[in-house]
Amino acid sequence: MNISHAAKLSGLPKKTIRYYEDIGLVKATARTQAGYRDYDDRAVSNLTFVRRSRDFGFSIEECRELLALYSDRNRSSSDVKNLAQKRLTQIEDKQRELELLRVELSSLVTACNGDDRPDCPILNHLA
Amino acid sequence: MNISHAAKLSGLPKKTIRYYEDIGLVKATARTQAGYRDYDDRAVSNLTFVRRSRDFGFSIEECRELLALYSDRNRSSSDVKNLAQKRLTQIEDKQRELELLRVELSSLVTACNGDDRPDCPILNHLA
DNA sequence: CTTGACCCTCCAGTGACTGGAACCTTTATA
DNA sequence: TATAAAGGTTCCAGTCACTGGAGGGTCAAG
Repeated sequence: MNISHAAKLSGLPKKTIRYYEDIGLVKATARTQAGYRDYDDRAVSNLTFVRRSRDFGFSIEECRELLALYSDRNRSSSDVKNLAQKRLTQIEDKQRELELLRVELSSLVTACNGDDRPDCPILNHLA
Repeated sequence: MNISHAAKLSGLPKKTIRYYEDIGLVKATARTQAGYRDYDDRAVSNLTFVRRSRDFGFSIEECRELLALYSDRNRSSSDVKNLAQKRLTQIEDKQRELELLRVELSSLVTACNGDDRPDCPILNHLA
């Protein structure tokens, strides 16, 4: 299976797949005689795993750890749960931060007339 | 006023202030005989304005536009409002995205035993 | 046999800083 | 007055996670 096919199946851009190989996040595939990368189902499933993990917002380093756990038959689920819990806490922190921003910005937007005159509570607030 | 003082007053790191000058976001200050940057109140207030705008999540390019409007006596408040509304929409989009993620991840975290056995719904979901 | 669609590597750029080296100036102290 | 600490300067490199493009090789169809 060539890289385009693997890209389609995993949902990752070709460039990204090569990049992940470069940085050693996924291990290098076999090559055809012409030097083309050749993917099997296992490789594709690892790529898909990484894509999903990235979609959840795990960093590349965290994906590395998750992949290691994924392929470790003697893992403890607590290690996975810890990583996930850490990410969940990050998400919640970000949500709180965004909500504060949203409330403040939305009240400024509401207060601004948005006409052709220069008076502007938004600028006043930033100044 | 030297850069350390300006940094303290504006709430920006010194490095960042130099960087903003480098990219032309704020204009270069006067220099002392020794070549040290020399800030006045006006310069500090522009730096503070940029910091606040960045805190709201406006990009550097948006800060550039906001600064231009800030110092334009003939501005229309509608231009400012448009920028702020755009940013507000971004924030709301991000909030929705994070909420989807949170719900999914939190249900996975709850479902995972987090013990020393390998069974893990989180990994199953990523696979 | 040529065309177009693949594939490859390698280098550079993104955004918004941040760290560090190498060097100069000012200020406080012995 | 000598010196050391604490400031300032520039410039280059690194961060994160890709992404774009140049320049070149390979392969299947018409």
